[in-house]
Amino acid sequence: MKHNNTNRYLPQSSVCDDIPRACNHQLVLKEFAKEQSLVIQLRAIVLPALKTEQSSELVSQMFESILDCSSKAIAELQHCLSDAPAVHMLVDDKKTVQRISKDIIDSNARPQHNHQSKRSKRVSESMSFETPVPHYDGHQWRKYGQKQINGAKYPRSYYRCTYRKEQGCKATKTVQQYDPVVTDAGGRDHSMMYTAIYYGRHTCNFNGNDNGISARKDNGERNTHINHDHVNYNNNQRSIVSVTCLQPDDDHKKFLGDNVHFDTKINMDWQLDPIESVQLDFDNWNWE
DNA sequence: TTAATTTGACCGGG
DNA sequence: CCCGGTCAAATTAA
Repeated sequence: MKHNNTNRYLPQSSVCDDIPRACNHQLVLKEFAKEQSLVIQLRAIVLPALKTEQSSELVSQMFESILDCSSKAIAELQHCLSDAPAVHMLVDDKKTVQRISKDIIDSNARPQHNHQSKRSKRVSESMSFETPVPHYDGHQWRKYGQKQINGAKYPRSYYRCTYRKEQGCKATKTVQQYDPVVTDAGGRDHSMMYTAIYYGRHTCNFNGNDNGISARKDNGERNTHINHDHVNYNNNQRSIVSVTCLQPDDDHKKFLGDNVHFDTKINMDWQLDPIESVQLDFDNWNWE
């Protein structure tokens, strides 16, 4: 399976302690990038929680202005540094969860089966992601198996939708850890990466669930869930706040862009680097 | 007590 | 027969 290396975390700020040195422009760029990422995440938390149209409009504009300021500063810095390689800004949360493959096999090309085989996954209805947080994808899953796979270092886990029994939702997914290639210039180990493969579209209606992850509607208009949980990443226990917008209105779309779903995970300990993710865009996925 | 996970058995396709 | 997906009893967590 192909792994896309554009999947990056913000590098930790490693300050060089040698006393006399010139301004570390790369560090400045990195810190700006980190700031932008944090602002974007903060925006994703704050805007859906605002009550009125007017206040969200105002706050949205303020966020835009803040991001615009740092973008201009970054652009100016990069202009001054002709040899500075482009810094990948995390201006787009989508970059943190990479869709790495999409298997589409024309269903007309395959032989007809009147009874669908219980033991063969429908490759035609799958999508695959790389992510450090495979369990935070906006849906609830029930593990039903684990298997050591030939030649793989880590076992593969099998999940089905929690609401399969009650609602007949057929969605399943598999999660498998892999060792990512470490290409970070700082030699930092971005371990704990997973490949998550999703099979089948969710047909469940997952309002009102409350097991493990708390979900709520903040009001009638904004169908927004705020989830709190923890994740262990590189041996650091981190608090995760996950915001999921199910039916974004125009205001949401304004700051979400075309991706109508989002899921930004922020680290509540600001001394540590944030983890971001994105709500998988199940509804807009072309399953056929 | 209920719900979720673990784990070896089981199953069927290749 | 091997492989990987699923089942379900036992175990653990809530």
